[in-house]
Amino acid sequence: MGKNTHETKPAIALKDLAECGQCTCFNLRKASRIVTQYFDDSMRSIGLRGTQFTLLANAFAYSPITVTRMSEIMVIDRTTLGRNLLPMEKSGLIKVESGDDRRTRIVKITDSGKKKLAEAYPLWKETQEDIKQKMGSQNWSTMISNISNLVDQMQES
Amino acid sequence: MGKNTHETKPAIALKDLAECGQCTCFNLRKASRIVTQYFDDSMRSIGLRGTQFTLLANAFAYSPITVTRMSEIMVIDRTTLGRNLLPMEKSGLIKVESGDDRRTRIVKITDSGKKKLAEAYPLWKETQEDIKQKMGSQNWSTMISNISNLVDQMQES
DNA sequence: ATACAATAGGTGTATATACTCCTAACTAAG
DNA sequence: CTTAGTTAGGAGTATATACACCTATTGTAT
Repeated sequence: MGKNTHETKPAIALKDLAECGQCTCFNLRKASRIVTQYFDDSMRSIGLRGTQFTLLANAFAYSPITVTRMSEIMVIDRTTLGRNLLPMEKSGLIKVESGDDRRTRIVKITDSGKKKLAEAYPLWKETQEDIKQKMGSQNWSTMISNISNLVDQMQES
Repeated sequence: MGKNTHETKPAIALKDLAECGQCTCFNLRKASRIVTQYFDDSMRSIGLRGTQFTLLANAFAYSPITVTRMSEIMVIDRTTLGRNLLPMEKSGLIKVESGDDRRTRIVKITDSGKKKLAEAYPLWKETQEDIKQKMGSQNWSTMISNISNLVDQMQES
């Protein structure tokens, strides 16, 4: 004790730091970064990003659909989705028009978008299989189901 | 065959679409979004984001360190890290100064940054445990190790 | 019919991400 | 010592993300 009684403690102990390396947020984001780059690379030749491939596939699957409904399905913020659709609308892959309920905006995939999706699919497939192979099919399946489970759990609360 | 010989095939078959819902990129990004929001919420009261907590923890762990070295450790693009450090430098949590090698920029955590980290740690810990509990400890451990494994595999190539 | 609540979406702002291209500074070959 | 190559980092640009706040429209209770 004595003189040092009022000294501030270290902000965080060394053992805590090691723990922070296991942060769920950090690890998921890190994996997202590297995997996103991998998919981006695989589709760069046709001018599509990994995120845009997903957008296009969902637009195809649910077209026509409102922005808000699509954002709920994809578990993404409504305003984020709205902004992500802009470059794809500019490049003619989708179109967005007013619905009967004039508050809504309806997303539809275009013929050009369908063509691009058909081009992109084999590239996506190859990359997806590549990652599965790298991880081992069993590990990959376990990871995907754990991740899905996590998302489901978080959405409940 | 006959008349329909030259009709274009559908862009993508229905069975392929279900497959796209398993996209590694999409699923990782979806989980990242929801988990990032969860950590962001938990630290909003002290003006820190989940990503910034990680940055601060790494700055503390490795301070002093160059931007490029830190980007390698965190598996993040050098220019991204440089930009992510700016708001934290503005708010005084870290400082960035020239090194002896005058090309380099040295990142150091400040006393204010250490204090903020100490404030943030219990909030981070609570959120981290909350997620573990939601997933089940065993599932969480498996997921983290699968994700780490994925990152390692991807970095090799 | 009107007033109020609920819903769909856009805008402003800020951060997160990475690629391309650029400059400054260090290093090594001659 | 000079020149060529390498390395560290910044700037420009574009997309991804989400929160707070706003408007327009629709639905509902009286």
